[in-house]
Amino acid sequence: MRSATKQDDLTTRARIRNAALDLFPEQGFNRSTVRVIAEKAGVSPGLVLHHFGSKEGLREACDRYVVTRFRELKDDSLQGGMFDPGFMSRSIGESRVLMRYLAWALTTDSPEASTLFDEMVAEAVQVTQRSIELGYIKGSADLESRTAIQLSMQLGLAVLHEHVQRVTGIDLFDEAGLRRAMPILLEIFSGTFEPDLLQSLGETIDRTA
Amino acid sequence: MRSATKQDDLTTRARIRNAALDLFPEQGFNRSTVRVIAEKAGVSPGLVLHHFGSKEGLREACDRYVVTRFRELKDDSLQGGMFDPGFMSRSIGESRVLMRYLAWALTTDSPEASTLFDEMVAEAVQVTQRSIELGYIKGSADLESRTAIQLSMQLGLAVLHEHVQRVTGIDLFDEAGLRRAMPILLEIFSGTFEPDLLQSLGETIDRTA
DNA sequence: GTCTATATAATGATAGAC
DNA sequence: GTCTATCATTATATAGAC
Repeated sequence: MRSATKQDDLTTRARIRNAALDLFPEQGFNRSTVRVIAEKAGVSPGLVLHHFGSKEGLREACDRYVVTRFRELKDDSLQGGMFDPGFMSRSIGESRVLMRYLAWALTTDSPEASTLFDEMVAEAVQVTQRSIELGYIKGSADLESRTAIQLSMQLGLAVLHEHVQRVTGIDLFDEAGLRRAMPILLEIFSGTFEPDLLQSLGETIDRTA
Repeated sequence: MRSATKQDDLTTRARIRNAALDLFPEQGFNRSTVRVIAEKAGVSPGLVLHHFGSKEGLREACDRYVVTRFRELKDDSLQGGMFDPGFMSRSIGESRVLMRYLAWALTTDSPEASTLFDEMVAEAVQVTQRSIELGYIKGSADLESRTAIQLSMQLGLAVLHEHVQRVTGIDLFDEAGLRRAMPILLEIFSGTFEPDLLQSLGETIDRTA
């Protein structure tokens, strides 16, 4: 488990990347100008381009870094990988920056982020399959889609975390916030519909179909 | 029910706004230059600024329009408003543009969109409260948060709709796609956890807390 | 209301010294 | 590796004619 590294110990290249990792999700790509990134990293604008070739190159480096780091975290995981309950809190343990960046990258055209998304879905399907066999999770007529949608919902929650925090006070990228959210998520995925509603909704869908 | 209006019947101002409504979510704010918007609307760049003062003014006009339109759709609704099952399909009936724009706006700093989000949560809480009394929905220790999170998950799904479509083939902003998604969402919100897992997860949370 | 032409500002990127 | 100075491009916004 790598602990929070001091900025002073990092190479200049890493400091620049970390500055971008912070700024892109916070300000968006265009408002995070090379000058602003350079200032945050404590270097000159020219050096940013020197290290990454172009601003787009910097962005790709950030994408690759975050995606790679997520894969490493998955491999470190003793349990089921990205889908096991402790994964999110561990990645938050390293840094909320990682999760926030991924959430942001998923809302932009990022091939790296999209590939990671696909991997997460594929892995989640496997884990779910196994869990079904073990009698932990209910089966489905369309397990692939259900899993993909369920995972998208969780990641979507991360994408909208600012709104969630504003309304509920829960900071999903924070360990304390995640602890508050856990039982609520558990409640939701345990089912919030009573049998009566299920029947009438099922009929509505049949009528509409 | 207002049906799809022909572009030719609209005022120039409305045509410009519609062009932006399309472009902002598709290309992002910065790549949607005034020139591109003007071209799509079939007018000169100067006229865009003449009508909306600035590009930022155009963006605010779009936000206001979408948010207002959503409120109108809610008022038209005979049932529980934005949270009733038919609402989404009806708003898609008018135009997928509306939903796509809202999803995008929620990922940018939009006061209008944030306010709408808050309203949707407040309304959902009310509807859920009523549904609990009617025995349709299960109660909660923290109903506000649970409802906010559940709504965020649904909206988050809209935000990540491109990924959902890539992986499952389901286009959530399309009537046919929504019909495919409905039973899956029903399945999810009915609960996908078996009692065995619930117990062990509950213990895990207790241990972590 | 609508267009064309232009001013102005900011940004990504380059060149060259150290 | 790092900085300063500068270029070239592009975008928003304005001015004024029609």
